Amino acid sequence: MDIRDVAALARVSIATVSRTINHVPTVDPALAARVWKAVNELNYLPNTQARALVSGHSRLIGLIVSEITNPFFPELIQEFEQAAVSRGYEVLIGSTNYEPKIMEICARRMLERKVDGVAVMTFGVEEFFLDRFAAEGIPYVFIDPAPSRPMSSVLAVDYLAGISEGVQHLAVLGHRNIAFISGPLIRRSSLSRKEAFLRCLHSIGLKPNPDWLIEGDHTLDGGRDAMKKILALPHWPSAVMCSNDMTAIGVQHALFDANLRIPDDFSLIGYDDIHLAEYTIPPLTTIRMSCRDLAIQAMENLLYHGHPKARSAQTLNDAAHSAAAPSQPFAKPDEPFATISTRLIVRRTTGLPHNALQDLRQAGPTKKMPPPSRRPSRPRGSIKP
Amino acid sequence: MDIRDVAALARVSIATVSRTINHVPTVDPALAARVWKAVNELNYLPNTQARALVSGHSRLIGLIVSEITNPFFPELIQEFEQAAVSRGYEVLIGSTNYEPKIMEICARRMLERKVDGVAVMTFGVEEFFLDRFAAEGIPYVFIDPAPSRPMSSVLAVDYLAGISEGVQHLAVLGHRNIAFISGPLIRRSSLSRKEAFLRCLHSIGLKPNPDWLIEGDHTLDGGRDAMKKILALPHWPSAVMCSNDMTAIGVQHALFDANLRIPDDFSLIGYDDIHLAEYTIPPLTTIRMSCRDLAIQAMENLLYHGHPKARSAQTLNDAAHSAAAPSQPFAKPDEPFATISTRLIVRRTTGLPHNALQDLRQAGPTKKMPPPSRRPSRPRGSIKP
DNA sequence: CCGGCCGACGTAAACGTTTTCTTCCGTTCA
DNA sequence: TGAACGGAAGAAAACGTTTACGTCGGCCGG
Repeated sequence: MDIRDVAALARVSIATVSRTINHVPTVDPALAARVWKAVNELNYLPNTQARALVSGHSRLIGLIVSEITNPFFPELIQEFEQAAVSRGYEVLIGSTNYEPKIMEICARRMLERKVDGVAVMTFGVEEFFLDRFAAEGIPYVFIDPAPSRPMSSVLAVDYLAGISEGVQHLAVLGHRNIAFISGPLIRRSSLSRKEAFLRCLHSIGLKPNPDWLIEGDHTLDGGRDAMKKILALPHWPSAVMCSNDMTAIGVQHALFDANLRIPDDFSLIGYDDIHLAEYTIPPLTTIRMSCRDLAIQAMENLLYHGHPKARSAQTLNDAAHSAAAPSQPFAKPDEPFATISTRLIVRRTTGLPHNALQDLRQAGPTKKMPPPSRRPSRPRGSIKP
Repeated sequence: MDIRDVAALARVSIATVSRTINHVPTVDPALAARVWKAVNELNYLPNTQARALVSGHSRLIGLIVSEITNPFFPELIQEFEQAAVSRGYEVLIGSTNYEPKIMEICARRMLERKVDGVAVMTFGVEEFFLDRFAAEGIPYVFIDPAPSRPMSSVLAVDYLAGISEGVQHLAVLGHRNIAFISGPLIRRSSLSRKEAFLRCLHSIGLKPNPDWLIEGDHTLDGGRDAMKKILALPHWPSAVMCSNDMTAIGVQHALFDANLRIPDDFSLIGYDDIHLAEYTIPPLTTIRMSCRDLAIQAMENLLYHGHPKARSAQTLNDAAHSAAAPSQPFAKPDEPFATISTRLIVRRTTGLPHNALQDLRQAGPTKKMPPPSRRPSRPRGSIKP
């Protein structure tokens, strides 16, 4: 069943059918009605391959992530899928698992399928595989601030805002000794987060202790190892900020293993606000980067870059069945590249610093607490200030 | 740059180029060499849309999952992606979020893109949207044992094996009172797991206590609520099996909230062995269903169903660059639909039952323990049998 | 009242492949 | 030696659209 059947049933030419389903405004309403009737009667769906072949646009968007099993990415993928589908696009997902060879295969897959754009959310460095996209005139966006290249653009994440909120939150609670576990510093986004942290520290008059600036690798194990390093130091910070949530969860494990409590012994802040952060024990205070903003910005960026007038294109679905109406506001054409906002989500891993708690305990009316020890036992049941 | 450029450079017809890159064996080796040389020189990639249009095969496989942010699915997606790419296919992912309306949109997307097959991994009931696939002659597979339909097949998961291992593991430890938190019983896979549990119980001479058979919903919150119900009962089981890992993690939270220890107070077994199970506190004993088996079986099933001879098709990539060679063994054509195996992964959430521990404590040489209470305090630091 | 113009619809070409059919050449057998 | 056959390469049709172009009709202005 193809466009010819529809044309025959509606007693028009195939050109008119094509124009109708593409919402060309010059079609006579009476004819259009006949066409739509035929379309619905036959349950006609246009052949996307043929469309793509002749129009030159596949309406396919590539999304390359570094590790789909890292909980941050599924949430991004979900938003991305919605952003794409609501605009009549389909998403091709590639997961590189940090391996350059797989990255190359991903790039090849995207090229073969003639994607209309690629979003590279890989926090990675293997960017040279992407030169081919520029050569083919395929736009692509980075989240990592990479050197500018033809056809590419970079999503502006406002790392500072959220981290600043976090540092100030800790400062208000009384923390002066704050550690930071970064991601791999070879990645620019990791570096950006670390620099934002240092700048915040400076801006409130605190000096960073180099011992408390650990380089992690954005994995749970990396976070655990980093925290173990900190615990091996003679002097401890009272709070730890992490470059992502998986690192923070690793820190939670390290503290659990060391029989230390959160937030009584250490305050902890993550980054990303992955779904899971809400469900750790205790729930993780963290900085949220809006996946939705990120996905929408990436999509708009790609579409705008490629075809300035193609935005808000309607699909057959939208018109015929009024399904999947874009629920998110579109960025204005004139200023399409807003920054992606971040903000602090306060949960249960931040509290008063240890020494403040000591004071409270000693001042407490009911009972005298044991002297603070490096390895306090776990008398659960609330010392609430 | 298209096939004509290659043909011109290699001084052959486009038909010969086509035959060469498709590995038609009748091509003269000398000509083939010229063609491959031209292909590499020009960095030629065939246009997938054109290929699909004329051949009728999009080399696109749909994968519909219920919730991409549920950690089980990214792991499945990863395996699926690999299984597909290594066979020269691309994956189109749709996440329904349990909403029938989105399921319908997913189905429509897949139909529009003319997928060669659909894997429905949604554990869901909205199957009637899929009739259209049968009507279009598109094969699809279920993981949920659904009533057989034309063009559809069902993946045979050996639920019994893993659950049996789990129950026996508990029995050997001395557990006689085992609860089971199921998934929504409207889903057949949930029902299968529950029935497998009951059968195992019966086979080792244990009787199920109806109070300890709770229906959950496969979410963390559902697991927490279910465990709270159990804790509200006058008599407690000594071990809990869960229908999936998220439920088990919810149970961990409930027990943490109730100040109870795992595995000292309760043993716990999950199901799925999601990535995260390894990193919960303590690491979760669980039953692994091989995502890889599942993905490979689904792919083979779809390809076999559609085109018995199409299996192990070679792609341009494979031949020209010898990339992405399938590392997994292919199922034999004669018996393509093996069952998907499950097995127990023992970690740290299973141990001797409470009363056995009591005995051990009382018999212990060093010190006398306080009498067992319903809400033991948390003296961390090792009562090791 | 007639000519030109504009707008709507249909015809046909184009998109880049695969695949069928045809052609041509070489080989083999009568 | 010639005819039939087989195999390999080229010519051309086909896939289902979009879109440039042509055509026809109607309307408006001269």
